[in-house]
Amino acid sequence: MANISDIIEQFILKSLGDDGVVEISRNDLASFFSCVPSQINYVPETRFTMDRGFIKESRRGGGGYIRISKVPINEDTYVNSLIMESIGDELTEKRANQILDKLEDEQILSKRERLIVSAGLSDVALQMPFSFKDKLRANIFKNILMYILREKGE
Amino acid sequence: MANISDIIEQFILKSLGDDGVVEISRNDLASFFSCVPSQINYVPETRFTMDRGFIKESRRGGGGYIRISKVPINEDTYVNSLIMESIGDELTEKRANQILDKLEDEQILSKRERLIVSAGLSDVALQMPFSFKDKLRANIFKNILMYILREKGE
DNA sequence: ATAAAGTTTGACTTATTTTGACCTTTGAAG
DNA sequence: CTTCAAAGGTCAAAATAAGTCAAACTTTAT
Repeated sequence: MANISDIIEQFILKSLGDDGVVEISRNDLASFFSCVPSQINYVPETRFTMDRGFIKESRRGGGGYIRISKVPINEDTYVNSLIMESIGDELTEKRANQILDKLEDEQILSKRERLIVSAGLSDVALQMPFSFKDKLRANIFKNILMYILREKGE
Repeated sequence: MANISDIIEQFILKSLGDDGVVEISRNDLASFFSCVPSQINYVPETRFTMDRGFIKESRRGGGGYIRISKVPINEDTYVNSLIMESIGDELTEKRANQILDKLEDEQILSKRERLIVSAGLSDVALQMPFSFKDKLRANIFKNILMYILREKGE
């Protein structure tokens, strides 16, 4: 413990606002902690991951930033367990649709929202080398669920 | 939001009249925001694009102006043209979001639906070899739009 | 003791905005 | 007509800011 990465992690955690969002400047943080800028990337990469309930967004150029948001993981245990465990690294189209059934059932997604997600995750949409499909589908699905979770918190 | 361009963008958006048209003077705006005149060109160029449903007209010389108007659209025709022409075979994340801006603005997608699509099309979701990303994104997006069109017809 | 895992560093890349020098169009005055 | 000032347009360089990736280093487990 007590390596720079952990310290930066703590710093970012403390900087999260009430809404669970923080915007940092890579260069500023780097000079504040006297480290190279790419160290700042390393921290979100390893600690503020999707599996831990974080969303990362960023922008380059003038006025650039790195934004990290924590999705409220306590609230919705079903969606949460989907992201954290059930979906895992791979997901077939069939299983995706089973999960979507349940999400619609539980009124977490409207009929139309479910249709949209289903269209986006379908084999037809994911035209690409076969073995990647299920991995990709899992990743896309989890990302969508993360954003839905974040939305709920607002 | 710490760059001038975003601020100018907001300013122009607020200046749009009920008819969706605004006429600005490049030099006046530039001096108002204490920036060089060509900065004023940059904003419409990058933000009031056709993908977001704006058209630009201008006139030089005495009494010159830059006019920005929001184009009224027909929903089905617009979505159709997205699928058939505008999106094409490749789509960057940035352009996808511009199109989504428009779809939300026109209430073709709700805020939440837009969020879902955006999450599904993001670079983060589409974790894969770089050159495929834009192709895949175009494909997924078009597939989603087709389902939306079809659902409307029912 | 050593292999694996995690961290630090820096060279190089890409994206976006800002600035300025130079160009073109337009309308009004002579 | 010709001229000229008032607008706006263009384009590329500079500035700003983040991303990538692999090599070097450190820590942790076996």
